[in-house]
Order: sequence, then C-alpha cells, then structure tokens
Amino acid sequence: MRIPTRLKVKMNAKAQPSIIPRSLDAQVADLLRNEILSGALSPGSRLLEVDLSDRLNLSRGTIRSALQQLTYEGLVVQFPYRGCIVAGLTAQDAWELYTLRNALESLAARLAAETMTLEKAAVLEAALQELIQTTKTADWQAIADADFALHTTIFQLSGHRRLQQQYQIVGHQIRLYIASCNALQADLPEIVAQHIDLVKAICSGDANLAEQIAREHNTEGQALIDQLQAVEDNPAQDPPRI
Amino acid sequence: MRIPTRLKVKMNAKAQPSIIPRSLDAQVADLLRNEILSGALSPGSRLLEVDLSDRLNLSRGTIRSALQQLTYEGLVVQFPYRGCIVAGLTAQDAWELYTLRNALESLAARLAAETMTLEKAAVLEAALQELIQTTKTADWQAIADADFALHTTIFQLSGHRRLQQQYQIVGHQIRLYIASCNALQADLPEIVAQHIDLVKAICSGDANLAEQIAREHNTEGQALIDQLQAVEDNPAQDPPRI
DNA sequence: TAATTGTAGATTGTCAACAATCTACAATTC
DNA sequence: GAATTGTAGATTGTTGACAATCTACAATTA
Repeated sequence: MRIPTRLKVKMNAKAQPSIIPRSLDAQVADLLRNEILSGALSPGSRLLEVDLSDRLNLSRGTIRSALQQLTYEGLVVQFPYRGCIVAGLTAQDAWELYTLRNALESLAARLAAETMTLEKAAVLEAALQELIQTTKTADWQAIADADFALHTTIFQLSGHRRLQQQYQIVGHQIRLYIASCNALQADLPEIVAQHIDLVKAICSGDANLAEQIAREHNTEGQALIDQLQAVEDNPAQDPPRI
Repeated sequence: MRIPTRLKVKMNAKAQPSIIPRSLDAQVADLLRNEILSGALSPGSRLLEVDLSDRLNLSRGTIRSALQQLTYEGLVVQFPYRGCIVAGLTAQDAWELYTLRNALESLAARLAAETMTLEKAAVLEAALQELIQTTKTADWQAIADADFALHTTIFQLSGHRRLQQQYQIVGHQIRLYIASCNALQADLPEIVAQHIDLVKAICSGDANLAEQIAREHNTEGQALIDQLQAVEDNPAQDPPRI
C-alpha cells in the first residue's frame, strides 16, 4: 500500500482563477444556487435529476452530489424516493433565520471590534458607503446585495471561519426568502441608520457596544417575520407564484 | 410528464423505529461518525473509499455520499483527488468551536427560558441530575456524554430547529477534539456548579439571566483552548497518535 | 358510489466500470 | 550528486445501467 506523507491544503489560490480545478458537482451546486437565489427557480420548484443531467450534459451522480450539497445549505429539501424541491420558508423558518443571524452577528461584531485596525476600518467603511449609495436607488436587488456584502464583510473581519461559513448559509436562506416574497419593504432610512451605528461601533473598537448594537438591531427581520406571518394567516393566494 | 401534487413531510415517525427506511449512505455516515467520536478513528486517519466499500460491502458511491455528509459536519476533511482524513483540530478550531457554541447556547438558553413550562423544567432537571450523578464517577466518556445530553436538551427546549442542528454539529466537533486529546481535565465541581446555575436560570423563566449565564460560563472551553495552544507551541511529539 | 386493490410509468437509490489525477519512485540529465 | 523528467500504481472523479420505491390512475369489489 502507498502511504502519502503529504496531505496538506494548497495555499496558493487566487493567482489564476481560471485554472483552478473545481469539481463538476461543486460547479453545478454554484449554478443551481445562483438560479435559486436570483429567483429563477422559485420555492417549491421540483429539481429532477434527469432533467438537470440532460440540461447540463452531466451524469445523474454528479447532479445528485450537487443537490446533496444544496440540501446541507438549506436551499433544497429532499424527500426520499420522491425527489428534491427548492426550499420554501415558513414564518417559523424566517424567525429561526433572523434570530440565528442575530446571534451570529453579535459575536462577529464583537470579534471584529476587538481586532480592529485602520485597514479593516477602511474596508468596512467602503462596504457601508456602497450600501448607502444603492439605497438612493429603488433597485431592491442591488440593495439586498449591498446589505449582504456589508454583513459578509463584518463576518470576514471577525477572523472566525465557522462564523463566516454559518452566516453564508443563513444569509443565503434569508435571500431566498426575500427573493421569493419580494418582501424587503422595510424602512430604508431606519435600516441605513442602524448600519451606520453598527459600523461606527465596530470601527471604534468598542467590542461591548458593537455586540450590543448588533443584538438590538433587528428591525428588518422582525418586519419580514410579521409580514410572512400575516400572509400565512390569510390564505388569500396560496401560491404567490408558480 | 407526471406531476405529483403531494410532496409533504411524513409526520408519523417514531411509531416503528425498526422499520423506518434509512438510506444506506446515511447509515454509513452514522457508523463512521460513531467511530470518529469514539476515538476508534483518530484525527488524521485516512478514509479510503475502496477500503470502506470492501469492509461494508457497499459501492463506492454510497461511501462517497456518506463522506460528503461528514465533511459538511466538519468531522472529515476532503482533498481533491487525494482523499479524506478524519479532521484534526487546531487551537484556532477549538477557539472557533467554543466561541460559536457560546453564542448559540446564549440564544438557546434565552428561548428555552422564554417558553418554560413545568414539563420542560422536569426534563431539564432530569438531564442535570444525570450529569451530577456521572460526575461522581471517573468515567470521562460518560461525563462527556451527560454534558452533551444536557446541552442538547437545552437546545431542544428552545424550539429552534436550526439552532439544534448547529449545536449538534459544533458539539460533535468539540467531542472529536476531546476524544482525540483525552483532555477534559477541567475543574469538575466548578463545571457542575455552572450547569446548576444555568438550569436554575432557565427553569425560572428569566430569559435575560439565562442568556447572561450561558454567555459567561465558558471555563471548560477556555481551559481546553489554553491546553491545546500550549501543546501546539511545544512541538514535543508532533503526531500524538498514528 | 365509495373504498380498496392492482398496474404502469416515473423517479430516486445503488452499483460496477471507465477516466482523470495524484504520489512515489526510478531513470535521466546537468 | 542534485535537480529534472518519466513511469507505474493507487486513488478519486464521473458515468451509465440496474434495482427499489413512489405516484397516479384504472380496475375491482362491497
């Protein structure tokens, strides 16, 4: 038997992004994730392995692997022997997502503040300015992107890989919900003001304050949950789309 | 084309546990997870698909699926075209795990306290008594099990599915570390006292207090991180096992 | 007619073989 | 002798086919 002594991670990525070998199933997962988050595949849509393998000219095994990955990420739900559908979120799910994000972000804000430097502050400020710019437009998709980017930046600055990873997953599910309901009708000026406060606190290096602000700022989430709860209680149009 | 109208979750589980159909890959994942957490497979061990498929008389595809699941859970690390190994945790990992668990548990404690009932309190009390009993022995495995069971109970009482799921994953990784290092040499009476405080706060329904106690009680984690850091800084025996 | 049973088609679960890639070691070159 | 190159074996990545299971609808029965 051959026993390799080296089994280490390659650290030299990013140099030639076009030559990075990425397994086919990972690429399929990326593709489907984009289609789901952009709304091209709406919640409840069936994901047939044969259809996908025909469309992408890949075998069913590769598709299956991608669907399994997306199931872990909470964007797809699997039913044994019956197939996969794009996840649809209930009020309970929305509540879980926003409370979980809140807890994660409190920790991220604290850690980012504790390790704040001038460079980090500049990066964070840039993300904030980007969000402020987009809010002056009515492009909700762009606003959601900028919002997600700002939060992602905070998690990156925390230096906590698992925290980043978790936020990525939770954030994707939140975007899935927003995309599916065309919600996000929250109070923009209020949201912007809260983000400014949060960034300011993190950049100041006051970990306690940053954590506290991150924990208390959750208006978008609450607004969305309330709206979703109202829709569920009122069975007017059962399938919003499809 | 056939379009099924029903695609809903079966709610009637638990009735006949022995007849519940569980896919082979899930069973393999369970098996390997147990072997990893029990220490039978130590960190760094190679997981060869052919070996496993020979041992379990299953195809490589089924094994691959199980390994993908364990990779998502953080118990296994995959290297493209080179295979899988049981994850080994660094000081950074331990720090991430304990800080993340702390954040998750703060939320769980708050939610459990907010929805406390007499029945829930009884369940929680029982788990606490079980832990207290085991600490009177020197069976570290049993103590770790009881500790994990108590925390799991708190998360179950939170009524937050994603929180439960996340804790499961984080908890498994923590147990992997403990098993691999035979650590857990923390101050038992102190730990017991902290758990008693936490349970008492949750059962009292004081959400703020429960959250605060959960956030501040982290001595086991800090002790383990310090120990691991010391081991890493002192490159005495590079491979502890194998 | 309502409920049950049986059958066909569709779809996923599993498998075994082929292709691509990696590691280690030997052969070659300077 | 050190560095480079080539080769063989081992291992994973991918594929297409077969088996197991589910859904829907038709046939049967009370």
